[in-house]
Amino acid sequence: MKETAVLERFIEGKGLRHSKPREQILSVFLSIEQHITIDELWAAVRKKHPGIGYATVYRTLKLFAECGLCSEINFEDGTTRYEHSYGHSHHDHLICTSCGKFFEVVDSEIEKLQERLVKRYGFQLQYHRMNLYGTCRNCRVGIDRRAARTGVPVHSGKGRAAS
Amino acid sequence: MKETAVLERFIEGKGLRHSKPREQILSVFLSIEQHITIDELWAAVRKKHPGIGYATVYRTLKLFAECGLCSEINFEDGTTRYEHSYGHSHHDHLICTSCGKFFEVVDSEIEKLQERLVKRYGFQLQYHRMNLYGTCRNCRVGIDRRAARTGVPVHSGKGRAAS
DNA sequence: ATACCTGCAAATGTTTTGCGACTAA
DNA sequence: TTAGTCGCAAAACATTTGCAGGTAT
Repeated sequence: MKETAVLERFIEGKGLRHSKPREQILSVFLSIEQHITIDELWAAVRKKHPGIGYATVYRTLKLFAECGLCSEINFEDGTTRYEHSYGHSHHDHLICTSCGKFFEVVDSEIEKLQERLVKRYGFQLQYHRMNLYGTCRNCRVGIDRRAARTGVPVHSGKGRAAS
Repeated sequence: MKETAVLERFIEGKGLRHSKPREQILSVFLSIEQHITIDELWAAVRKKHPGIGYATVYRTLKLFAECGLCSEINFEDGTTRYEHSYGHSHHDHLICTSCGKFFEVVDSEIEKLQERLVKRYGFQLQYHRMNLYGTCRNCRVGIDRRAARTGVPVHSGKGRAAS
């Protein structure tokens, strides 16, 4: 099913109403394959549809989340971001701390071990979030070049451990 | 080294000053072995030392973070919490979505697989956060009892996957 | 016509900062 | 005496809500 159909279905099922702002916001949201903040989405929406207010984007994202089109994630820098979730199965995140690039990753072995870990504590797993922070290859090349020029090594061999 | 010594050293090294509020806040913070919000810590501090202001607790926690005594974590519910980090090695979190209890866990195999996963993308890992959400045994017993009484099953067999 | 939806502005909640008084050194 | 620190209040941000007018059904 297409995302627009998912939204329509949800709206009809709940006795809500179709509206242009909702279609427009969905269309812009889908066109941006990134994890964005409400502000960023609002800015993007306004470029095409200047009349739309912040509150509408806010409420519409909540609506999308309800019908499974997007989901909210809190990152370590405190920002709340929204990502596409319809047709996207579970994944974790690889985030470059230098350029900010995101990768969506999955490792089925890790997933299995998480289940095992949790069982040892008598838990029943509902969901999890795993964010891995590091430097991507491109950024390291840049860093190494800079280091070569200045003679100052910029990255340690180990990196720091999360507490 | 004791935590108080870590703080003293840091303060001296930076040319800052010793103060009663800092000692008092540290002492209360250390006495609470939980992941707490600024508000919660402030409330706890005020019970013993009524004069201390919110801003002081706020600034002091940032100071503690700087000298490695605590670290900030953002959870999925949007709250920012502080945990002891001095003398605590890296760990992940197991969180009961029903009673809110926290467990600190580590699985060395998962840690290894994270390294492997990241390398496949050309990344160099710096740190990570992994939070596992589920229901603890105690809560499930409660839930099952309630279900037996009402005849309505409360938890599904699988739970939901994070997006 | 009804009830939902929208944009605006204001309320709420949280994190940060400016400032005069205070205090360690 | 000097400069960092404190508590208060206000500023800065981000998130959420009330409301009057607009719109889909």
